[in-house]
Amino acid sequence: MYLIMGCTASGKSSLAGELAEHLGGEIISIDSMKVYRRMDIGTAKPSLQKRQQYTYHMIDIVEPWDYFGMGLYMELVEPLIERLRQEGKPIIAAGGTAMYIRGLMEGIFDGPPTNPELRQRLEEEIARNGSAALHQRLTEIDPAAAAKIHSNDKKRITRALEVFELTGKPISAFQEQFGSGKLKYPWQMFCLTREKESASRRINARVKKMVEEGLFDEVKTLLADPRGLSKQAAQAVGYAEVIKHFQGIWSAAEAVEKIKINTRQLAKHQRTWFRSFAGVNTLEVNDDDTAVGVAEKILALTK
RNA sequence: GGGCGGAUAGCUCAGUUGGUAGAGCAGCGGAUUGAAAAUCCGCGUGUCGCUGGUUCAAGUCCAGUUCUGCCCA
Repeated sequence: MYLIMGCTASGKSSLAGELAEHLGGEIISIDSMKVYRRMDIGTAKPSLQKRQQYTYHMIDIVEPWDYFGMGLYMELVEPLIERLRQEGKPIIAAGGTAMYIRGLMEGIFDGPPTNPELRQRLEEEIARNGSAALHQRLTEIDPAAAAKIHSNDKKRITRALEVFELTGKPISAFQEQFGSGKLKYPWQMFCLTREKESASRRINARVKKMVEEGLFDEVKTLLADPRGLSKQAAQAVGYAEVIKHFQGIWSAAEAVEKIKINTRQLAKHQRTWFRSFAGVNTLEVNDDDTAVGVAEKILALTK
């Protein structure tokens, strides 16, 4: 079982393909945006050719207007992993959504899923009274969680209160997985890293290529459906900016520039996540390295 | 050639009656348990175009100079 992580545009996908080739395994995508059907160019999904060549899981599983989140991901991926293990299939899990990676490493707590009505009520309360007021309430019911969550952090305050209202138990009583150091599966874990300049160059090149391949048209087509995009899908880098362009907020050039900036910021956040993971082998990759070469290195290391 | 304005952080710009400078964005670092490509926290990175002058003290006032924008020839 291989777990491959890396920043956006670091070369994970080609590497996953090579590993699948050598091992005769199947690929599990770890990506919160590749799950949406027809969001292909902007999420850098594997090409049609690659998808005929190898078996990919966790891609194209919901409609762009659907809700998707970590809970659903875990619900779907765990039985899948069990099945592949039983079949004796090598697994290559690869992607860049760090929280999902962490979920694959250590699991998530067995708690209540998102409750849209409750969440909306809490959001309205935050809009009315400010997040500090709800943070104060959290301090009363769950001081441990409140100490860890900043009083401006709306999303985490909302989730913590949501869990308490649905279960009567504080969220901090559930959260034991992250940082436990106990791996759910016997992963061989690798993180691809590149020099920052090289990484930025690759990001700029990728964004340019996405635009040339028709990112704007892809978004236009998605928006043409009255069901549109869900909140989560509409936040994807590359989509959010183009949507703003079509709303008349940014020129096309401005939108493209913002995509580059936001992609670099995404990569930065990913780096911060990956640095915090224990037990992951770092693989320095430079511009001359090929996917085949990196795959061979990994196979040699895990013989 | 003449007139007026501008020149301060990587970018766009503030800067009071003179007291060695600060916002936004970018950047850097961090947190992260069912929205996570989300959300949030921390950090100012400077030859104030250049040269002189006035002054205890100049980004600020004065002279010159360079570049730049607009207007008039």
